Amino acid sequence: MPVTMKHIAELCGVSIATVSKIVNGKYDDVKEETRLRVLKTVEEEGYFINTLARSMKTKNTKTLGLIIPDIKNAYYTDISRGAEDMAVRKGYSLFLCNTDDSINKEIGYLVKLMEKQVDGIIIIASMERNFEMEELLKINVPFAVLNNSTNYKDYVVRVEVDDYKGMYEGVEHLIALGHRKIMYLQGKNNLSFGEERFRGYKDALENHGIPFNENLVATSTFNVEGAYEYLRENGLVPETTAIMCGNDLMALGVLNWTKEECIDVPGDLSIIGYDDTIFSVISSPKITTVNQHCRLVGEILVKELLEKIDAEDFTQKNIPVESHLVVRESTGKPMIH
Amino acid sequence: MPVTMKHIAELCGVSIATVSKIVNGKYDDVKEETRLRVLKTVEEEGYFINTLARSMKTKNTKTLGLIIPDIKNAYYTDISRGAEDMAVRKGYSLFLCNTDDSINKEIGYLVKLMEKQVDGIIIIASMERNFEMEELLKINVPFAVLNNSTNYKDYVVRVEVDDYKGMYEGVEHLIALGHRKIMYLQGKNNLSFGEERFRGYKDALENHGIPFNENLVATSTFNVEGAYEYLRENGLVPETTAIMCGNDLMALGVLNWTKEECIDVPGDLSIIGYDDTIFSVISSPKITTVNQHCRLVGEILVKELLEKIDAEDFTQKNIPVESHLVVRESTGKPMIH
DNA sequence: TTGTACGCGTTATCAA
DNA sequence: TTGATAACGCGTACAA
Repeated sequence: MPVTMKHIAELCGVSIATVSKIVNGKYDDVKEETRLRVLKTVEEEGYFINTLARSMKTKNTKTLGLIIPDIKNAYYTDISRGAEDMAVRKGYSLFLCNTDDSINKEIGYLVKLMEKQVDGIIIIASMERNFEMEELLKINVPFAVLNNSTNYKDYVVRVEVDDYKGMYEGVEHLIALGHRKIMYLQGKNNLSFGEERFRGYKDALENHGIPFNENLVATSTFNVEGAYEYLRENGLVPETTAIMCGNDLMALGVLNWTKEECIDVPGDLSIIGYDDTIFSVISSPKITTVNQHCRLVGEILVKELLEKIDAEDFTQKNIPVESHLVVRESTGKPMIH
Repeated sequence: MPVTMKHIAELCGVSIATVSKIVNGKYDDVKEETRLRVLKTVEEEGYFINTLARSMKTKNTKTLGLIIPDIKNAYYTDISRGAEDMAVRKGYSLFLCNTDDSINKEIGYLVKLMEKQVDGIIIIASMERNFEMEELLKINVPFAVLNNSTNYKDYVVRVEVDDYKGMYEGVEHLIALGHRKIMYLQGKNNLSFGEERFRGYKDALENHGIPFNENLVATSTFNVEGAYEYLRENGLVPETTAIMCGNDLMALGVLNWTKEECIDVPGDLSIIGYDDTIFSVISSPKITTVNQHCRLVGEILVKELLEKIDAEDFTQKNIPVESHLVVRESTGKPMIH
């Protein structure tokens, strides 16, 4: 026989209602003696409340879903950690969902989470999109999103990492050091932050009187090999003295390439990464990078989502989060040979 | 009004029972026409099954809990990814729980998971232990553990990463290259794998006629700074030509120190890491390391746990997983100056 | 101060 | 081929 409230009630010779009150801390009208007796049996029998049954009544599950492309990606690892932290702190549990940037998996998870009656969802949309499928699916719980404004328009919370500013500051830093030919090696991506960064790059240049040169913009995948292979195959545009990368891994790829080519960093080439992950600090030289406060972003996503849920306020809220440049060793004045 | 089976049933003019059969694919005895009609309204109304209610009846939730120290640690990131992958593949969802190696948090999660009626739990025990508390808590669902045999004796599945062999192979590799004075810089740890690795280190030496020297064993924390600081403060025992590290981050810390000290790797010093994380391959030189197949471990933990659950077979099963050495650039023959 | 009784949404059994 | 109904374990008015 399972250990239920009924079971406890029978053992103690009280009613289920009394047990319920006690285990839920609503014992203002329960005699101290019976309370202790019940608590003792609860302990002895190893009773755990059944939140499924509770949720049937209360209509909430104290559970959230977190949908990300891949926990292995350091950027999402950070967000997840922040999200999970905030969730427990607020008494919630978190379902982990890795989409691998597949829209099918994403939708599969969405359905599953709704079937599980989660109280809310945090979605970092996958890169692959399919508007028809999105149209079809109606998410019936509040959800929070990150940046990618084009998808999931019915969010209640959107955290906007300032990609424009992050990029702008990085390029400005390089210009201040004296760089003029600054390459932008971006990651392959069809989400809105790509455009924002591109704008930041362009504006920073133009606001400092440097004409934009499209030959200096290149694209590879968001990893070490991608950046490395790109440079191996294409090299640098002559006289380039600095590179802004799409993330820290790409910066590492560039760094590996410079080592093979005996290019001094930052003497011959300055490199800036993006994300301020552990990679930027364990490399040699340490990489100047843009910190996006991922962990904080995860915390904010959950915190704000829960506030919306609690308040039953489903109007939309946009929350900006500043990025900032962390200057380390991979950037310096260009040395003209 | 919520979209429930009852709601659908009323719209279609059929009974709840019929709807239930249809949405659960048990329509062998349902007329095709009514089936299509019901399915259509399900679609139109955006009905999702309520798994809470279902679980009340079926006594399972198709949900697992994953308890790890910290998802930020690359080792656990890998395990988590593998675990989540296998979980979805088998139709299960996963709760993510970070303990930060705190026994209190661990127990808090355990309670929460049981309250959520998970079908099983995967526990990577935190380093901090408290046997009294463990005694008190009776986990009422099957669970799987990793190595640390001293805790949670009632597991149904235990995956045993072969720490002994991993270490043994690493040291043997160094000996084969000609090293005699091999330092072991271990990570601070009170779990059993520490002992196993230590045994592997010792045995490898002694089986090759090299006497064990306790001065060559040191301890720091499991990160870059720990290893770096240790060497900065204590330096190497004279004539040491190789170091086995507790993990890749520590190996990186050693590498950083050698750069400052102008010690050539692997010419003056060979370094071996542990875990075969991305760090070992992005450094320069790339680090020889022991691969523990973490992702696979995560998959196995879930797969085997689910098999036990399905079979309602709660006898214990121990599953060995081999480690193997990955030779890269940080190890070579010692050069005697 | 304690207990009764209903409902939450589903599954499963058995009858119609 | 379909439907009525009793669980599942809990929360909450309301009654005692």
